[in-house]
Amino acid sequence: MSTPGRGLHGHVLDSLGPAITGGEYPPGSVLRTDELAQHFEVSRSVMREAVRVLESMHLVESRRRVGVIVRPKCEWNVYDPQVIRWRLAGADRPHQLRSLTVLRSAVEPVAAGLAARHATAGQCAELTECALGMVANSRGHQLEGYLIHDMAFHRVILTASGNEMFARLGDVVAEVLAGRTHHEVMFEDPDPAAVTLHVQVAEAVREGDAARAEELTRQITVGALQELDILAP
Amino acid sequence: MSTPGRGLHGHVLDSLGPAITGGEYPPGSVLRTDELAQHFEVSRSVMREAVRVLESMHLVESRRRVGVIVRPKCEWNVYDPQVIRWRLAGADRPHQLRSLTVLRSAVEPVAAGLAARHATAGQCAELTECALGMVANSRGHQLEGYLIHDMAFHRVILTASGNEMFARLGDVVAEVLAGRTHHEVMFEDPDPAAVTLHVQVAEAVREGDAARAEELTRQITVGALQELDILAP
DNA sequence: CGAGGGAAAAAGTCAGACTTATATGTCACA
DNA sequence: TGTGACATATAAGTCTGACTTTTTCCCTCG
Repeated sequence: MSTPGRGLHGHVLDSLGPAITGGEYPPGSVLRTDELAQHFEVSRSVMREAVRVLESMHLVESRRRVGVIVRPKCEWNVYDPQVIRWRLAGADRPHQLRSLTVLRSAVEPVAAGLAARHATAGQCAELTECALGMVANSRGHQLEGYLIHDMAFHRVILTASGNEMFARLGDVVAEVLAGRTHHEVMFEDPDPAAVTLHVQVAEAVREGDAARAEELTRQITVGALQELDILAP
Repeated sequence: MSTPGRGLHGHVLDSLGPAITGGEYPPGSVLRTDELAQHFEVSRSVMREAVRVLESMHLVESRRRVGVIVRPKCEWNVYDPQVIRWRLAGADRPHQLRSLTVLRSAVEPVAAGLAARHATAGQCAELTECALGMVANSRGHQLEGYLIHDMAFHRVILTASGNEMFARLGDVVAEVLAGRTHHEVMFEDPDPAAVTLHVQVAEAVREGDAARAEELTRQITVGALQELDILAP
C-alpha cells in the first residue's frame, strides 16, 4: 500500500518500525545510531534519516549524549497509516483492530449522514454498484469478491462525506475489513443482514435521507463491534 | 506544544512545513534539495532529513532526476499533529477548524459513552473538578480560566474512553477549543446551556450512564457545529 | 556530603566525492 | 514524418571522515 521501501532508509524503516511497534524494543529502550547503522549495513546518513522519520511519528526521541529512546506507546502517532500498518502486521494486531473498529463505530455513521447530504450523483451510482456487488458475492464462498466491494463501499461513503479527515480513514477501514477476511475467522458467507443493511444505506444516501443513512450505518458498525466481542451491556 | 524546533532540521521544518500546508508551494510544485539547503543555510544532510520528515507526512514525494514534489492535499497525513498545527496556523485555518469540529461531533459522544463504562474513580473526580471549574469561570469574562477547564474536561473524557485513538485526539480538541477562544469571536461569557451540559456529562459518567453521557455530549458537539454554521437541515 | 568542574560519549553538523536512476533530447532508420 | 534506440545531463541517493555541541557522569575538592 502507498510507498514501500523507497530507498535504503525505507528498507531500514520496514525492519525497525515493526520492531518498535511490535514491542521488540520496549518503551525506554535506548538505541544508538552508529550501532543501528552497522546492524543494517547502511551509512550513518541513511540511518539518521530513518531515525528522523521514526521521530516524526513520535515512536522515538533522539537525545544528545544518550541515544535514540523508544517512547511510550501512548505518545505514538497512532493515526499514521504507516504505524497502523506496522501494528496490524505485528503482535499488537488484535488490540489495534479493536481500537480501529471502535473508531469506525464513531466515524462511519456520521460520515454516512454527511454523505447523504453531499454525495454527487456519480458517488451514489458507485455506492449502488458496490452494494450490488456485495449482494452478488454474498453466497457461495466468494469472500474475495465480497471483500473488494465491501472495501469500496466504505471508502465511497467516507469520501462522499466531504470531510477530508473522514476520507483519509478509507485506507484504514479497508485494511480492517481485509484483515477480518484474511486473518480472523471468516469461514462462512457474510451475514445476510449486514448485506441488506449496505443496500439500504446506499438507498438512503441516494434519497438524501441523512438520519436513516446514519442509523443504518450505526447498525453495521454495531455488527462489527459484536464480531470482536465488544459488548454494550 | 510537544517538540518544537529540535535541531537544525526542526527549524527548517518550522518554515517549510507551514509554507507547504499554507499553499505557498501548490501541489505539483517541484523543489530542489540543494536550492532549499542554500536558502535555509544548512547542509544537504540536514535538508535531506527535513525532506524525509515531510515525505513521511505525505506532504511531498522525492523523485530522482526530478526533485521534491508537493503532493495534492488529499494525500496529506491530515491526522499528524504537526500538520494539524501548521494548517491551524495558516490560511487553511477555517477549513481545518470545520473538519476537526465535524470529527469531534463523531468521536466525542462515543468516547463519552465509553468513558461512562470505563472511567476510574480518579477520572470521575477529575471530570467533576473540571466541570466545577467551568462553572466557576463561566461569568465575568474569565475566558482563560474557563478555557483551561474546558480543555481538561474533554481531554479526560477522551482518555477515560480507554481507546488509544480517541485519547490521542485530546491535543487536537484542546487546540480547537483554544482557537475558538483566542482567534474566533468569543466576546461574551460562554453559553450557560453548554456549561450545564458539561456538568451533566460529568454526572452521567460518574453514574455509569453511558447512553445519557453520549446523548449529552452529542448536544455539546451540536453546539460546536452550530457555532461554525455547520447546519443540519 | 554536596557543589563544581572536567572528561567522555553520542548525537548533530558539515563538506566533498561518488553512484544511480531517469527524464529528455538526439539521431538514425523506416 | 514518425518512431525507436541510444547518449547525456541532472538531481537525488549514498558513503566517508572530520569536526562541533550538548549533556551526562564522575571525580575531586571544599
